[in-house]
Amino acid sequence: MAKRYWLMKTEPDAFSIADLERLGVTAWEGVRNYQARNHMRDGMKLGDEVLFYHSSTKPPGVVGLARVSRESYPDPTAFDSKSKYFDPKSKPDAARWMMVDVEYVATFPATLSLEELRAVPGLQDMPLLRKGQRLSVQPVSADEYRIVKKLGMRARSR
DNA sequence: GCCAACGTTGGC
DNA sequence: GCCAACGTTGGC
Repeated sequence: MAKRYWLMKTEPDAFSIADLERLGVTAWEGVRNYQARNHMRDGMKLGDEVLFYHSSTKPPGVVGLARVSRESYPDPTAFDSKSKYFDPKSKPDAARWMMVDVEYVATFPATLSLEELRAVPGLQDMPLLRKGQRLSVQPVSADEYRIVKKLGMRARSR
C-alpha cells in the first residue's frame, strides 16, 4: 500500500519534539479516543510519515517530522493501575487501547504556526484547520504533507 | 481563565 | 436507544 501521512498532537509540556529528538523513538502511549486509536491501529503502517504538532502552547503549530517505526500494539499503560492512563476495561488478552512507536526525523527551524497554516493555499481541507477539531491523531494527504514539510523546513526569519 | 465543540456516561 | 449532564480538548 502507498505510504500514508499523519498529524500527531502533543502538549510540549508533556512530550515535545525535543524529547523525541533526545529519545530517538517513543511509544505513543495514552491515546484514549477511539477515532485516534483506530487511525493508529488500522491506518498507520511502518514508514508512514508524521507531522509533529504542539498544542496548548504559544503558538500552537507543526514543529517537526517523525515516522512510524512500529505498527500498533497494546498500550501497556491501560493495564497499569498506577498510570494516569489506566483503563480497567482494557485487558491484556483483549486490549482496548493500542499505540504505535514513532521515531524522530527532523525539527523545523521555527514553529509553523496554526495561524500560518490557515493562510496556506492547498491546506484548507486539513482536519486540523476545521473548527472544533480535537482529534490527536489525524490523517493528512500526500499533498498536504508535502506543502507543510516544505514550508516547515524552510528557514524563515521573523 | 474562558468557553465552544466534542466525546462519553448513565438514568430512564 | 435517547439525551442531559459531565468531562476534556485546545484555541484564544
